Amino acid sequence: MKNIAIQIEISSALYSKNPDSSDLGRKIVSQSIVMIHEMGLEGFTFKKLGKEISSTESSIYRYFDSKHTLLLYLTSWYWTWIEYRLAFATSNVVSAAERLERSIEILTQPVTIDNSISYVNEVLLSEIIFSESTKAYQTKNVDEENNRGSFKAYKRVVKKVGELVLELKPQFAYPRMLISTIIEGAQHQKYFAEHLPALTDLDTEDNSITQFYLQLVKHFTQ
Amino acid sequence: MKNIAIQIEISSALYSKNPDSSDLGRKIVSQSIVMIHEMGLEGFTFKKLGKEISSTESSIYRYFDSKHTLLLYLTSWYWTWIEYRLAFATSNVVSAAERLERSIEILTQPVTIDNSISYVNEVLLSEIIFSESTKAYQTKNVDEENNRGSFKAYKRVVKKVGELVLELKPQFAYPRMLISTIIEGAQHQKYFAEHLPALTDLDTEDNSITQFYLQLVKHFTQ
DNA sequence: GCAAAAGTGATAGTAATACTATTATAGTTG
DNA sequence: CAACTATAATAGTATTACTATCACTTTTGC
Repeated sequence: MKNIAIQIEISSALYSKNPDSSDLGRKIVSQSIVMIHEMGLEGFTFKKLGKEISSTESSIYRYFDSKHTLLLYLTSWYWTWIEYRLAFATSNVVSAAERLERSIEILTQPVTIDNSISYVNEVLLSEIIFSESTKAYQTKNVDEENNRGSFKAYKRVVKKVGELVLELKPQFAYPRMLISTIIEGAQHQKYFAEHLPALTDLDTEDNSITQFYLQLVKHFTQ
Repeated sequence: MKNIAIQIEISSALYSKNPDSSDLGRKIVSQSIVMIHEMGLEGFTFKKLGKEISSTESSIYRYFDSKHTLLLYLTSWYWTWIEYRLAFATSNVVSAAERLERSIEILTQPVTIDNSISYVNEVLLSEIIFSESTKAYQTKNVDEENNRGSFKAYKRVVKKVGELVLELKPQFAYPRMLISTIIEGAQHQKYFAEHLPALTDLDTEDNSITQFYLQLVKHFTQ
């Protein structure tokens, strides 16, 4: 994907004041990614962030009314961006099987090169998503947040790739279950490979995860 | 599974004082399951638990040195218990394919009937595991806790069922990745069905999840 | 049968967190 | 230039996840 100026728009349900509309807002997003990546979501606080960007807790709260909302914003940003990458990677590809294959590759690999010209470091963001994103929806207020539309971007991605599966297997009963299993699975396997290798089958960081899920999807679509 | 007196033994790394050794200890375990199920791990505190069992925070801390250790204890209990169930469900079954099938069923379904004569309500515990267990290992101190042996029971389950896969497909490269994908996948899909149905393909609570993962495992072993 | 030890309860205290509230000030806009 | 907006500075609150101390009771070991 080249450096194309993409405008990622995030639903206003996910912020109090649009962080994309000011310098401080962009700094908050940008530096929070760096810090969450570094210290994990638990270790990260608005106080520490304020210090790092020479601002204050109270100023940050004007953009996001909680740490959790910020995480929802970041995940939403990620999935919206993935949507663009999927569209880009599959455009002009005639074979449905190949479009699906390319999509699975995108969904199962963390980003390694930051092509972005924006204030969002996509490499770090993708690593955050891989290791922290279940915390975005495994929470007391899922239902409320779901009603507010917080998970729309993720849902769109699952829906779209699920439709690709249906192109190949129109009668298949579980297209979205298949895709969300693959997405969540790839994220877990990567985490396991790093921390609990007995739960997976890789020592090193090769692309076995992607291979495995490509194989999986082929079993269901052939 | 009948009411067979099974003695579940948990590694002493997971408690300060063995909760199975006293009335208070058993009450802590028993009531914490009820309360975590009811209010979620976040809402649950030792203070509230103390009140409920007419004891105190400080007494509970003598058994578990943190809320997180208690969760590790409960997950370990669960997987040790699943180990017994797997052994029981597959004993005297000649066909490896059938043993695998029965194992997948056990791994993908929350328990619905509490046959236990002990102080652990297995229905509630299994629901806790399904909705909160990623929190047991997605934490800052995974590596440290892993070294202490906190995840051994889970690892044993993945290993054993992975070996069943290898019986059917000796050359298969990813047996443990397959099994942990199925376990984590089933837990997520159940959560999605309840809270984020757009990410899955079920409206009601049928056994589609198990069907899907049985199908998946067959694709890989046939 | 009694002293020592172990288990439990009661109470207090602490540092950190996730906020909320208030006010002052600087910069921008109509 | 007055009004408004954005930000910073500071203080304060309720809750959490513990730790520490001490008194009381029960168990046990001889």
